[in-house]
Amino acid sequence: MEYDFRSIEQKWKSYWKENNVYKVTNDSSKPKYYVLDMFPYPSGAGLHVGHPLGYIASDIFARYKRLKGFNVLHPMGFDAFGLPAEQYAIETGQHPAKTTEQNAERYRQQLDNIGFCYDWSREIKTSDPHYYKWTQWIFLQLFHSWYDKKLQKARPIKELIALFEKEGNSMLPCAADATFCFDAKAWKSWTDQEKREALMHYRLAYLGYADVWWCEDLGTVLANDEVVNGVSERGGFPVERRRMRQWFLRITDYADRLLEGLEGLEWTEAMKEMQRNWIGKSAGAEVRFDIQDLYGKHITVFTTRPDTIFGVDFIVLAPEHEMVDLITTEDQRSAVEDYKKYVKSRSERERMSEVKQVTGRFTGAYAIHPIAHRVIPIYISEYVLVGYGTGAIMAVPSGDSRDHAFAKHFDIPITNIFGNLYNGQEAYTGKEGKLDNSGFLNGIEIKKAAQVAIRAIEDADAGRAKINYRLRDAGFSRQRYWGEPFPVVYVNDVPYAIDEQALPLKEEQRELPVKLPMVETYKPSLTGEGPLANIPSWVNVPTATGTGRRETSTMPGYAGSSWYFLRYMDPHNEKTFASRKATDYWQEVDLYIGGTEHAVGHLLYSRMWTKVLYDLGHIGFDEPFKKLINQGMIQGSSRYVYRLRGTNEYVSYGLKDKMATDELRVDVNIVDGLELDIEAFKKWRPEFADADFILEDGKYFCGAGIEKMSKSKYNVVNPDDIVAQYGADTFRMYEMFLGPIDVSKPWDTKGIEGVHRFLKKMWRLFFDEKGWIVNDEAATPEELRVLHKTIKKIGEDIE
RNA sequence: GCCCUGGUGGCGAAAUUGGUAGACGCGCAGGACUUAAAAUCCUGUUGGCAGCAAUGUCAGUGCGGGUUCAAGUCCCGCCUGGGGCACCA
Repeated sequence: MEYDFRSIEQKWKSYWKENNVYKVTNDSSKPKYYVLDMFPYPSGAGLHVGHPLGYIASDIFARYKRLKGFNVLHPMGFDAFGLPAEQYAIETGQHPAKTTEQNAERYRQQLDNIGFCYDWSREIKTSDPHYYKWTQWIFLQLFHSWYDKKLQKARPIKELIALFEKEGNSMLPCAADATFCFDAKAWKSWTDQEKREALMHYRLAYLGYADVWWCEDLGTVLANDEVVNGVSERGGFPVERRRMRQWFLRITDYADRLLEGLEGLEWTEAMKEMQRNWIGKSAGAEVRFDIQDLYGKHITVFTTRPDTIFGVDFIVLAPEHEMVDLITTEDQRSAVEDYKKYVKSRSERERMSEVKQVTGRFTGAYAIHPIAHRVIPIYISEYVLVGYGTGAIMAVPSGDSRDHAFAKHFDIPITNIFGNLYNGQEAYTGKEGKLDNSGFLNGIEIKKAAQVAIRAIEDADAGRAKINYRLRDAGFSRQRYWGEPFPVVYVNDVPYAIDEQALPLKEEQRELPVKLPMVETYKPSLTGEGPLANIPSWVNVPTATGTGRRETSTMPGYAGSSWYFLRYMDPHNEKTFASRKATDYWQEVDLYIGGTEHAVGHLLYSRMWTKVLYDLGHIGFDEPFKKLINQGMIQGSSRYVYRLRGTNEYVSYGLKDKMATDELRVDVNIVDGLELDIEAFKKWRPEFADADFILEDGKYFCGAGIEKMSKSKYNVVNPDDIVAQYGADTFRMYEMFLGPIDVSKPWDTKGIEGVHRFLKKMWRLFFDEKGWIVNDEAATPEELRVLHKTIKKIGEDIE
């Protein structure tokens, strides 16, 4: 009897389906285990052999845990909102909902074909109104919350209002603007609108302003990576920075907890490090420098090296810094204006590619050193960034290489505070040794001097210790169609959440979800708003006091994926995003498998949302993913043919170096190993139909190279083909066999034969030519010993 | 530049807390079965030296040192592949 994997696999797949074998209940006396894959974005191209790698690993683990007596939650769904579907819609006019549906269906078939044990009764799609209803609901929770820095947790905005009524914001300084202060009396005197504006500075989801790339010709807002060399990637039109009102999530408030939370997680060090870098915590000090001849005006800088305070020889501001216009002297004004224009004309890319070049201008103004009381010049330069720290630095040329280069370029005298350690040629950036020429810091170890310096700065009332983060608040608005609409209505330009009683709305209008309407065109509106702005009947909402206007942007791709792991726990609940009972039972994801590309996007936002929901008492855990494994990429192995230049004649790999040839990629599916199937090649594309060949030993050999698997490189291997030829078990086993789960490796169909043979041998243990050969004879002790050793080994390996 | 990772046969790779390096597979070589081929099965496969042979022996996990009875594994310094961040003050 042959190993007939087709009928075996077919039999069990049908059995699983008919009997709902993998349906999981939330009521079980067994211990729980939650194994999750990063859900895919269902693109039109379908799955290739690289996608299932992580799914196979998680599937094996889920099955293993189930056999070990755990109640295992192992669901799958689709991250269905997103730009590609919208772009496809613009090109073809097909509604994204329809193409997304079709693609998801195709994915589902391909996944089933590989024999995964997902509980499909829990399937979710982020574009489903039953799902995004709760994405919108979570947005409302964010909108109605603020972050209490003292308690280090999110609290309802009502409690903040109560505090404001009692004591103003004196104890709760505003994160965005420290000068924004008011007392209880002022608060009470304000109009509702003024109060709402003040609260906007505290909400976890808030409306702010951001510079975005605006392209007049395309009539749309572009993402950073859609702008190349100062023009739009598509069409090459000019772009400009435009200030737009956008929603943000106040993720910066969670910076410390996001950082500390990493400690307890079983993630790879690389992954944790990426998040740490992204959060970018650095400890140092803010120091105030008074400006000469401008009484009461000062510049605040941030430094991580307060110990080098005596080495400050000048101040540098970002060209966009708000003080620049004020302090620039008349004879420097035109030079400064020219420089600002020059900086504005340069794209991010240009700035990055010319890192070594020193540029800048003297403002003509001077600052007074708060400790040494020296007078030092103030410059502007693009190497200081507005977005980081205070947008101003104290330059210490003897201790910082960029400051050093700047000082040399502008002939600014350099104060040496490191004695022999500084050689006059290159800044001393080390931290070994003692300070010199530094007043009361003289002779103190560099490493210990920071504390002393900060105390002195505080005593002089010139600044304070300060922790700075690189992390920015997360932009949460997209001027697009295919995403979750915001549950927000503006009345006289004041934003209200639709569940607020202050918004005079009919009760039925308050209900979630705010459904995404059908549109005629997916193109953005002329004003730079999203396509939704083109639908007056949807945008305009009657209220008791006049006409309200809906928010016309939609939420970004990461909105739906920031909490989907919770919905799987209770996917059909219409009353809440997931019952407390369900989330208490399943808790956090025990094992999460997915690619590294989400290191700082999805994984950081999910962590924040989880913490917010935890703070507000909706769930009982504050980290979403306990253990994370990153599967590597399976690369494609491309095949090349070599065409004699200017002809339709193809020369085999071993002979190509003797002639002038052009390299062409050829579909890997018509190449066996390296040998080209010439007949299939001729049929592949019409232009090859009458191709001629120069052969080696009667065969045509292709060249090979490893690159990313992609349709355009003709190196895509479809799992369906492999399953059809060898069976799902062989395919699954081979993917696991290719190498360690977490590194990238090329797909090579050759080796699959070995795995297939192994399975055949395995089959032979139980069947011979006549059929089933297993009998009821008792096993010998020796046989039992081998069996149990094997079971033990398999268990340990899987863990 | 900074941070994180890895470097083991011809190839993909194993090797638990420091304890027989190279499991398993690919490829290759030889053999069995066959008129022949495919499929299947068996044997060999890190290198040097010795031996007709079974085998013995020395060397060997990127390079150079070190700790240890014992190092692929731990420590120090270099070389190098991959990934991430990057005028971040």
